[in-house]
Amino acid sequence: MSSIREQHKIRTRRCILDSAVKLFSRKGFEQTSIEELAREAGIGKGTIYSYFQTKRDIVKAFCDDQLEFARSELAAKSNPETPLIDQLMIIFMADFNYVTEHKEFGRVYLHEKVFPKDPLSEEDFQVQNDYFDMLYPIYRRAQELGELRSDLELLHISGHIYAIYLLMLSCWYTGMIPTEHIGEGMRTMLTQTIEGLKP
Amino acid sequence: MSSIREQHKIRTRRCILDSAVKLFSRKGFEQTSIEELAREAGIGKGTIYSYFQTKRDIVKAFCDDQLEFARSELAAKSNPETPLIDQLMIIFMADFNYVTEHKEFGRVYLHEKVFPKDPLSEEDFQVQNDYFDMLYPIYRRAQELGELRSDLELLHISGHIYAIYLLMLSCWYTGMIPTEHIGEGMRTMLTQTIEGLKP
DNA sequence: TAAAAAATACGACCGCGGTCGATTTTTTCT
DNA sequence: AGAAAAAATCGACCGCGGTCGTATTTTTTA
Repeated sequence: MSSIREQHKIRTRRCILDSAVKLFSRKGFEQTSIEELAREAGIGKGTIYSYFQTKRDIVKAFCDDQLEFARSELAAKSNPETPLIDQLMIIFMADFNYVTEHKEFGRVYLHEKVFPKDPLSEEDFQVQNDYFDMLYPIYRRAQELGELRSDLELLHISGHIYAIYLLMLSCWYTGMIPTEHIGEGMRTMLTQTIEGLKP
Repeated sequence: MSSIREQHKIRTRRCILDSAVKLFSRKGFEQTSIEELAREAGIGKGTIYSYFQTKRDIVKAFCDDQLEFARSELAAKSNPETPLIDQLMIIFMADFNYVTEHKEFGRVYLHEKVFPKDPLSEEDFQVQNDYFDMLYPIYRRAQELGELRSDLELLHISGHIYAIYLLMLSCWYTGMIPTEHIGEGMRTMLTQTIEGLKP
C-alpha cells in the first residue's frame, strides 16, 4: 500500500549501509566522518540519524544482517556426518574469513557485543541466541555419535566453543597470530577443548 | 637530583589518575569530559595531554598499574599445594571482583587489549606476557602432580584458560550472568575445560 | 644573580558525533 | 483537487576529544 515512502526508505537505508561498507573498509571506522558518509550516500547528515541511532549502530545493523545471512547459508551447507571438529572448523573459518575482510566492522561489533557498555537488549540477546541455536543440532548429533559427553548442558558446550572462537579472534586482532596461522591455531585449540586438559 | 620538577610531575600524574578513578567510576567513562577531569585534578585541559596521549590511555595506564600490583600480590598468596582449579578460582575471582568494582575501566581496557584497533605494541605484549608468565609455574606444577597433561604447550593451556576467563567477563558485561553467579559459572567452565568435552 | 635555555602548563581553536527545529515531501481526509 | 496532517530531510548548532602556539615556570649557564 504505502509505496513511494517505504520503497524510498528501504533504498536509502541500503545506500547508507553500502556507503558505510565502502568507506569504513577503505579508511577505517573512526577515520570516516558521518558527514563524509552522508555525502557518499547523497543525503544530509541529519538524515542518517533517522535511520540509525549512533555511528556504531550502523556497524551493528550491517553485522546483524550478515550474521543472519551467514546462518542461513551454513544451515544449508552443513553435513551432520562429518566429524564434529571439521564441522566446527568450516563454520568458524567461514566466519573468520568474513571478519578478516571486514576488520573494522568486526572490531566495532565485537566491542559492542562482547563487552558492551550496558547489558544487551532483548533484541541483541535474540541475535546471540539464534546463533547458538544454529549450533545446537550439531552438538546434539555429536552427543548421539559419542563425540561429546551427554552429561553436559548444550549451553555450556556452546559457551566453551564460543570462548575459543573469541580467543582466536583476539589473537588475530592483537597480532599475536598472523592470518595464515589462525586455522591451525583454531584446530589445535578445538582439539584441546574436546580432549580436555587433564591426563 | 632533578627534584621539584620530577616530584611535581609524579604528583600531577597521580592526581589525574585519582580524579579519573573518581569520575569514571561515578559518572562513566564516556560521560566524563576531559575538561571536567582537568577541573577535578586542578589543572588545565591541555596538561592532561602531556601526561597521556588519549583519554583511553588514562584507563590503560591505571589498569596496567593495577595489573602489575595484582600480580605481585598473588605471587605471594598462591599456594602450590591446593588443587589447580582452586588456585585458578582464587586468581580469577580476585581479578573479577576487581573488575566489578571498576566496571568502566575494565570495559575500556578490554576493548583495547582484546580487540584492539591496531596490533598490540611491544610494550602491551609484555604486560600480557608477564601475566601469563605468572601462571606458568602453577601449570607446570599441576603437570608434575598429574593434574594436567604434560604433552600440551603451556602457551596453549594458558590461552585456553584465558579464553574461559574472557567468556565469563563477557557473560557479566552482557548481563547474561549476574554477578552472584559468576563464581559457580567460572568453576563449571573450568572443570569442563580440564575434563574435556568428549566422553 | 641575571639571562638564556629547556621543560611544562595552558586554553582558544578544530573537526567530529549527535541534536533539534525549520522546511520539504508524501499521505490522508473532505 | 485542495487542505490538513504526518513523515522525512536537512544543516546550523552544541559539547567533546584532541592539537598547537603562547605564556609560565624551572633549570642551566656565565
